[in-house]
Amino acid sequence: MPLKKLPRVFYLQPTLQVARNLLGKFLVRRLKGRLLVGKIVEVEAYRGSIDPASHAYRGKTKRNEVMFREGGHLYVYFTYGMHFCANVVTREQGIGEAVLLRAVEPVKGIDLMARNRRKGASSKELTNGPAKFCQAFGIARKENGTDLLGDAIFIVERNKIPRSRIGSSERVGINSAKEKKWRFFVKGNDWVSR
DNA sequence: TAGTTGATCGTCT
DNA sequence: GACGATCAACTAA
Repeated sequence: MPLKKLPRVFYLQPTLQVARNLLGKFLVRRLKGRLLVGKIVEVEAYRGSIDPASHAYRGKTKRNEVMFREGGHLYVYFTYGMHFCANVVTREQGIGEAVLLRAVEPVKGIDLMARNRRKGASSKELTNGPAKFCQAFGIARKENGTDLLGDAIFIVERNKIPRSRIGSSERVGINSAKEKKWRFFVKGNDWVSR
């Protein structure tokens, strides 16, 4: 299996393109000397200044500072008092856009994911939601700001998912900007949420 | 199976 | 002081 890290320029593309192109890629997490690998099957795009639903809509704050970094960083935020969600920052420095990773299909290190989630290894509940997958991959506040070109967390090249197999819909849990169909997922994949 | 609710806290107003 | 880019457990039917 080739393990070619996505180059910086991948993340500098327009956000909607990065979102679609991330589908099918492998997310790799080095944890406790082990390797966790998941295939990205569901994402949502958040586009800073033109997107009322985005954390970055009202400009840069202490919380969303990472979203304004150069593409290829990881923005992890805490919500609802108990959950973490991970975003891939896109575009060049100074632009607050990102792609939320919503679901992955476990590929490697499934036993460790199951232990992190305290679920059976065959459970679909392992990684089929943004907070679930973060827990499975051991991603929390410490991982906020991680450079995806480093060794702790990165994404490797895979064949592109054909456009015909990509579905799109409204984003989940959003009230404003509902008309924007910026959620993308692999059609028919069991690990896609909802 | 659909609908409701509790947990729980950082961030912004 | 209010409110989430949520989830899971619970209820009713």
